[in-house]
Amino acid sequence: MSKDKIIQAAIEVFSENGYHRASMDEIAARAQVAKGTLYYNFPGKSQLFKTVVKQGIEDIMQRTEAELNSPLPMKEKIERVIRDHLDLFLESRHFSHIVFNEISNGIEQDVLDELKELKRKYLSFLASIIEEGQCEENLCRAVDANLAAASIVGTLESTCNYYLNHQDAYSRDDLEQFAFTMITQGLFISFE
Amino acid sequence: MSKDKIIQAAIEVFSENGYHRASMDEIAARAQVAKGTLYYNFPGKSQLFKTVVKQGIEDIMQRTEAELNSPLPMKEKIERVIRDHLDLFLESRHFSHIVFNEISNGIEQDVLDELKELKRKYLSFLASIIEEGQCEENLCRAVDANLAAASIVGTLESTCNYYLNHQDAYSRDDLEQFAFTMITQGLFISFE
Amino acid sequence: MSKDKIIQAAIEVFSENGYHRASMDEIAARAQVAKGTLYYNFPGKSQLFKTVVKQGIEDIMQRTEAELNSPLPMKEKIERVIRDHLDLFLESRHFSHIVFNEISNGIEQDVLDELKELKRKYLSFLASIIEEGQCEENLCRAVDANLAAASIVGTLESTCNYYLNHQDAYSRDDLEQFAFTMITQGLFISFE
Amino acid sequence: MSKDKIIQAAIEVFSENGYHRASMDEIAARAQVAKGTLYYNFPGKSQLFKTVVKQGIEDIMQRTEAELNSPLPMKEKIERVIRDHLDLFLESRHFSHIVFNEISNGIEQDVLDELKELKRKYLSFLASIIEEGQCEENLCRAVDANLAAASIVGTLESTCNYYLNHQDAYSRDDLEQFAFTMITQGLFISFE
DNA sequence: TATGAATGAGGGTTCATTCAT
DNA sequence: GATGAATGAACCCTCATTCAT
Repeated sequence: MSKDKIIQAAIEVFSENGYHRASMDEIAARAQVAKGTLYYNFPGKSQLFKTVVKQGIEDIMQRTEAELNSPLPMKEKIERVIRDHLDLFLESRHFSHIVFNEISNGIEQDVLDELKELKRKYLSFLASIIEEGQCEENLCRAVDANLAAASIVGTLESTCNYYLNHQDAYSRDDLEQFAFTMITQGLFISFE
Repeated sequence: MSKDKIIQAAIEVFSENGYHRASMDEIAARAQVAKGTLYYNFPGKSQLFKTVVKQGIEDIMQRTEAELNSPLPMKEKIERVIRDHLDLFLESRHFSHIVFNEISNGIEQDVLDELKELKRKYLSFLASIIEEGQCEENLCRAVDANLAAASIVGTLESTCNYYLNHQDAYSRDDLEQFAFTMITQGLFISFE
Repeated sequence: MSKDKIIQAAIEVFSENGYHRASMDEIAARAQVAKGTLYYNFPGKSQLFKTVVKQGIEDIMQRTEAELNSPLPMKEKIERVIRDHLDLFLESRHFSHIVFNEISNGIEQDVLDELKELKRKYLSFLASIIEEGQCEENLCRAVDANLAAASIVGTLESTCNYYLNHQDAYSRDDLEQFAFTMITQGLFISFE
Repeated sequence: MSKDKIIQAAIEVFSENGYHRASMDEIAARAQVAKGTLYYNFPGKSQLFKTVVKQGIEDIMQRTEAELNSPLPMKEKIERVIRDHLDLFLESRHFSHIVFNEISNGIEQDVLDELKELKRKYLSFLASIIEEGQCEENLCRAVDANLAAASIVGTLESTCNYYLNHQDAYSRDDLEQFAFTMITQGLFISFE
């Protein structure tokens, strides 16, 4: 079906180029459909973008949720969340970018609002995991869970980015261990 | 002088829109000069962008360096580095974004290389502070200092971003304390 | 169809203005299509130019070739070649100019190379007629046929040009006779 | 003096690029004067162009005239005229182009008229030499002398052009001999 | 359901020219 | 006499969108 081909192509093209630099022409070409077909299936570029982002966020949420339903100790759960995100970020270099950072000037306000809402929902989802760790097991520090979620995503994104530019210096495993340490224990050795 | 007006305008426009969405027309209008004046002073858009980024990075490096020359305990130094970065990031909403995350497709390769070099130099600068904390005072954990620098910047950027979208829920001071805690102690209460 | 309209308009505009002075805007206006349509049909200005030149050269080659297939004495054939070229040059004032003399600085090298190749092919075609006259009938002097071809084209072009600026002083027939005499017998009455 | 430096630079730049493609910036740079100085010395681009063309034409006329005052047989005089022109055309590749063929759309009408007048004067000068050969020595055929002049210039220009693109195949001497033969005797061996 | 030719607003860039110094 | 910063019109080109088929 055309719609699916288009979405797949759109994920690729948006991920590689970012919103503004991605062109409907290239999406159509990559999806092997005519340009008109894009507009037959989606009202416009920004709506297509929204669909892509939505799908991406739902994917990672589902992926992560599946892991969390298994009866694991909290510490391990968070390890997995980090691993899942590294997978996603490394796999589709710019996707996290788009989702979390795309400068949005030039997208219609209503689409923009929906995107913000999606992002909010996603951070809430992460925050709820953290809250679980705060309540249930007294594992996590009593910081604001939403800020913590944002901070984790930021850390993961920027370290992935650094890693991708210096793949000779680190292994994927180094990255994962570093991220886990940094996120859970912070920079300081002790702190009274 | 035109050149300064242009740089100021460029900082604004690039910060608000990102590279690709920023237009030379708007920069000229904001700087209250004719479009041709941009090209009299800079060879083109990408070079103007480079100048802006360079200046931004040099600014924050200088600002931070000044603080670090004072004889403060390491812990306080890092507190100040965080505060300086929050200042910068909050002040110019998307500047950090541009510097650290701008999707670069479509910028000439040579300019791109210079930008990467600038970024690398900046992260090295931050890393050197961390290394100092590792060696001199045995304060910092023995993680890779460059990755740690990247991770700090990522944390600050994404929490700032979150804060700017939820200013009703937090004070600037909340943000600062959160960032310091998260960066230095991490998410977990204890970890033996 | 748009493509044909564009080519016709391009012939006119390039002929009247030369490559650098011709503007895509004017071609679009003359073709009564939107500017974007030019770029839908051709990759850019230089490619459009190439198409125009190619078509022009192929036209004159075909036109001439048709004449030469008829079983005429060589002398008459050359008369016809001259007449055909005068037709072309007088009809589309600057076309020959463009083809044979366009200063090419600023056209992409690959297009330029194709144009040179076209020109070379055309001169070879003329040269082959001359060679026929040298061999078969011992009519033509044993000069280098390619130079001779170039020289004929130059003579025709510059006399046409002169004629067009002094139409009151000569008839088309005067021009034709003059060209034939000059090309075939030269300036001197006798030469021992 | 600035004026002279400018004219020399202008000759170079116009010769290399043609009128429309030549830029005042480059002329100024080549003359090592500021851009404003061009406008201090000349009213504008087209006037500067006119000056250059004028000087070029006067140069070649003087150069040729000097040769013709010596008491040579007519045949030799014409040989020299050809040689002088080849020198000029080969030396300054596009100068003849500019003078004899520059498509002039976009130059102010009054300058254009002056240029045409210059060209006319020059062709008359050549024509007068031919006329001398017709009358005095009964050497030249009784063709229209102005057309003959135009035709000679056209031949020389286009053969020079061909030669410059195929320098491996011919020597300068080949070119000179060819031009002399073609111009004076034409293509045909005999013609009764 | 799908197409692709056509559009036109807007983007980056060039350059002859002006003018205060 | 000479400068060079500043201008703005005009250039080539891109691309999201429309619409007849």
